[in-house]
Amino acid sequence: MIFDLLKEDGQARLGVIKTKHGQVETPSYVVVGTDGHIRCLEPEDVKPSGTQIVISNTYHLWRSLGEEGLNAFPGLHEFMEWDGPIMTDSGGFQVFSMGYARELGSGKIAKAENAGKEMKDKNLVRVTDSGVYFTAETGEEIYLDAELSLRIQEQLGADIVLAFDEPSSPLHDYEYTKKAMERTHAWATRSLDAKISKQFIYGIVQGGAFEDLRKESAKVIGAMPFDGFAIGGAFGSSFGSQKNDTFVELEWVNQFLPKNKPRHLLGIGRIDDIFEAVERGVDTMDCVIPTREGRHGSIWGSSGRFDVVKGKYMHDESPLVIDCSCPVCDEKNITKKDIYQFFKDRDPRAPRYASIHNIYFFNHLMSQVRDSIKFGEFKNFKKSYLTSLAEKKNRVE
RNA sequence: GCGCCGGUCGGAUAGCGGCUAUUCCAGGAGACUGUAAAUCUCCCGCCCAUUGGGCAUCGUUGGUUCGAGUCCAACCCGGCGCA
Repeated sequence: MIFDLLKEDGQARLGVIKTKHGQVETPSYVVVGTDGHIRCLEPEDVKPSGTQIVISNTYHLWRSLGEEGLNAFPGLHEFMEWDGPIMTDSGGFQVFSMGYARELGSGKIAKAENAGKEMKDKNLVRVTDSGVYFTAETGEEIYLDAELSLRIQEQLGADIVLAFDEPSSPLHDYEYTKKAMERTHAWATRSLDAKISKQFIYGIVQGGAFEDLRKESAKVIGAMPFDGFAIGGAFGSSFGSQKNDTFVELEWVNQFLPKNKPRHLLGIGRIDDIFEAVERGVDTMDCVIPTREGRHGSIWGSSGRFDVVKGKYMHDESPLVIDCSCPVCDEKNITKKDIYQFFKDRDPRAPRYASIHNIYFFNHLMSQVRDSIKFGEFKNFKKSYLTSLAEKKNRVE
């Protein structure tokens, strides 16, 4: 079995995912390394950042390596110089991010201001029942489907692979969301049939913000012989529902997923999200927030985030976050002033250090979450952490 | 003293007769959730305002012109050269 469930605290779960490349203590944050590396980090930065597991992307590696590159590919572990657990996304998210997300200018989490928004950019994706046509940078149309995604993922050699899926947008109506879900279900079966490796494979639950669809999807996917399950967006809908509904959706879904298998929440991961997801039985979650926002100059801490590139930090000689034990704050003694200057100088240490700090922060938060579950204190820990977060925020403003 | 350059929003720049004075940096406010993002959006002379409007402004003062940052003159600064 891939998963040991060690303890439950309410719905929150403490566990271990066991792979050929080591164990992942859960709940855990999965760090995103799309192109086979975590952006702006050196291989030696990964372990000190507290990372247990990384997720890379089939679509991006497929495009950058090409057929020949894939045939000669040494495997992600060697490629990344990372011998810990790795998972690969199937390319399903690009069906959304290069498709309706671009066209509608909307993320996967519904926001009121996006309701009724006009077309913003070109949709580069054409979805059919059999698979998906992407318009690549070169202008050529390229085809990806469940079987090819799986074959590529086998060549990439991650420990955990994902079935190819079609995430729908919060702006989609019931009919389209149902259609996308049904395709996802069909592609899940095809993915299982196509797999010949011994990699673990997760099926993906869709269904948007619609309760019956989410439940149906969880039942259908949950009954398939996957090693674990992932929950994909859209979260919320354009019809007045908001981010909080993300978590209702998790409740609808998780009750139908097998208890003895891991559950991954795809692409969600701010502080409050972590608590809400873990509370509802999520074991792992990945998110670009620590790396992307780090690169963009935002630093995360237990009082939320701040933009270290603002002029007020120009002469600030305090650490990024007080009492932080990350390699940047604690070992290198990097101050706000230093990072500010690195960003202004376009010194590569700026995004690198900011990313390391942020990754460490989220990984460390997860370890605190695990400790709280271990002692049956999850709810108290959640409450005190979020209360203190809100207070610190207010004090700053 | 003579000659030659040059003075444009915090800094650097573009503009060389035509109406909204450009761009970059710095500064300010936001955004970012399975990465087509080390990116993107807005503001950055002053005053009101809800869209929008009013008033300034290219060293100074005059002049030429329907119209001047742009042309002319004088002056003031700065640099270089010659005395």
